[in-house]
Amino acid sequence: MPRQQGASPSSTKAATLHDVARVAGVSLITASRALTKPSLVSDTTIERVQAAVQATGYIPNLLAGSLKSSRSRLIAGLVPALSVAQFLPTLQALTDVLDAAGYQLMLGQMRYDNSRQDALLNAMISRRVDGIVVTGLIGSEAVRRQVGQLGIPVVETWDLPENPTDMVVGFSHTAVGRAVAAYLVGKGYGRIGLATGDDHRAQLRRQGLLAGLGREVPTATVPAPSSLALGRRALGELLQQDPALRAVACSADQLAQGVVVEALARGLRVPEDLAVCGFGNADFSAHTVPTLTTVRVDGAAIGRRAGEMILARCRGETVPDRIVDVGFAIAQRESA
Amino acid sequence: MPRQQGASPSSTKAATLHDVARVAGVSLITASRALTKPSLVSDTTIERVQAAVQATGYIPNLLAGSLKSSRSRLIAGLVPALSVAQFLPTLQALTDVLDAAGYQLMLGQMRYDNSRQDALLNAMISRRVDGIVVTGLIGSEAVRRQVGQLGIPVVETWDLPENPTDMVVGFSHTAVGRAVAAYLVGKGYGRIGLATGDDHRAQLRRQGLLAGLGREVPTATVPAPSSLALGRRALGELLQQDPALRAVACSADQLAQGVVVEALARGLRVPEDLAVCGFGNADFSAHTVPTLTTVRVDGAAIGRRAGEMILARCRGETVPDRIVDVGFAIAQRESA
DNA sequence: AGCGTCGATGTTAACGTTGTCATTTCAAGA
DNA sequence: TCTTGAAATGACAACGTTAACATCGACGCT
Repeated sequence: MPRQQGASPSSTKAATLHDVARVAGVSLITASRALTKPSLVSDTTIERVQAAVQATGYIPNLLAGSLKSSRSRLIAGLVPALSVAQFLPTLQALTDVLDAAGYQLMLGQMRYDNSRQDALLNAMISRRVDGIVVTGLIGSEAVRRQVGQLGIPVVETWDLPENPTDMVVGFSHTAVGRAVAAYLVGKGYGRIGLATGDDHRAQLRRQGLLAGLGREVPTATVPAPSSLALGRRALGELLQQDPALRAVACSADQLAQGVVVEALARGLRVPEDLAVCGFGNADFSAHTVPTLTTVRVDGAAIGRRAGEMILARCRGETVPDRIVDVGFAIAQRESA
Repeated sequence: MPRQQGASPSSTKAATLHDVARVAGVSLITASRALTKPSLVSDTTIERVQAAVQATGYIPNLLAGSLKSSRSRLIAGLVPALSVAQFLPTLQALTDVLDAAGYQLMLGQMRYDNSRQDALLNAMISRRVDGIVVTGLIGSEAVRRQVGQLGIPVVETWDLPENPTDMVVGFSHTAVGRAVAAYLVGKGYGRIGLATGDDHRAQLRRQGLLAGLGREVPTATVPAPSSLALGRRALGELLQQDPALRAVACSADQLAQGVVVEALARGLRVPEDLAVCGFGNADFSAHTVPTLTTVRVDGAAIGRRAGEMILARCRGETVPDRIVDVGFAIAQRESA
């Protein structure tokens, strides 16, 4: 099939709604309504228009429609990186909710970089997204003002700030840190270490952990994204700081898995010699040997709620609960 | 900050290029050019326009621009699911290449479902994407015709069909299967089993493996997406089929990791009692105990090449090599 | 001096759709 | 019969931008 390359889009121009209307023998606007607001048009006309669509091979131009109606049916979704498995259930649920309402998610990567976040948000706003869902918070005050002026609904997620830009669905990371501290102390582990990522939310959990313990702890900080390899390295660093370490709290299950692997490789038993607690309840965490004790967060619920809130605002409704706390729970398994 | 909810987009309407031009004291088109084609405008005018942009808080409307210029600077990227780690390096590289050229990637999930793929492609085409990159192949003949008629460049990836829709960057999955067969046979493993996903490309690798071995093998087929848990289950099934199994080929490193975990849990040594070979060279594969022998594919190269080819065609150039084979290599480690 | 050329700017007309208001038709109620 | 209203359709004008062509000096060249 020697397909034509380059600019020339083949002989005839693409069909527009004009062509459909002409073929169907109705006016332009009636053709438009038959396709987008069928309740306003008689059944026979709808059939004629749909036949004309088939005949002409018409593909609607959403650029034109969005421009005129100033509704793009496009929602911006911003994540630090696609490779952060943490946020996948959220994205999945968000996509599902939006999809069911005929909206499309436009994904962007911020790369833990505030200037990137700004540029990305500007690009999204330039495309006139109807709403924005961002994991974490919007850093730039300028962007906050912009979305406020343009009336674009925003949901910040996976955090629980006191002053959200607009709406927020998440949970308290410092509370997670305190809960992990309480759990490990309750289990009787005295010497606790921390293997943590360097992102903002992981640091909040760290603060919570320290507050809960009431003291500093040996800490290995690794760059994003968390991985098994970084977990192994982190345990090495921690054992150098305190060879008698009895437990390690981790900012991600990937790190926890690495810590376990490294511990076993060094001949330490888990949890008898070293207890390990993760965060996020990754898909593998219940199936490793030993299974991983971790913090369970309902990422899908975050995505679902965020999508519903955005959609409600797109319909012009007022959202009563603009701050939603989905909470968390410690999933007790074998490793701690 | 009691932010205004609902429809009302605050008092004044958003600034348009008209406003910018008026404030800058130039004509509309000069303002447009100052922002998009600075080489055509004098430096002093550019400064005046940029000052006016600041003063008015202007945010360009890409819907309008794209409509008129019929170039959206939007590329569709279709993956089976976001959760398939396999394709992340490809997406990452693709995003980077497009980003550098001022293009944006619009991601869509097909969910291993051909009707979904159709609907998604139609939605993308309706938004007038300038190009399409899809992992796997375009199934629908109707969509193939559409993109052909509209002159939208398409790159199919991660496969190497004889008749691509337009362009293709990938490798031969049957060749992978044969290579794995040769490798395992060369190592002297007699009784070989297969733990595989049910997607099309995994089945191609299966065929290659069988062709290479010249016989059927015990097979455990698991549903997508592959995971550690499914790998554990698969090994259980395989050992039921052949308790004396000596090696397992897997269609993903996640499965291989699960097979290893299950084997160790059953007291089998890897690779002495059971050899395991994965596919994809995931980030963790070089760091597990034992390290995973797997098939390395340069996913980033696929994304890079795909992006470059799309961009070239967007610039109106003709791409000489429309079929690119990036090949693969077996990464020999401890598990096989 | 006259010519073409180039750089800088402007005028006009779209791109393809939908919001708004107007018109027609027909059935039901007074 | 006339009014009223709803259902169905249409005419027109946008939405905000850029392509295409036009204009107008200034400059260098023959």
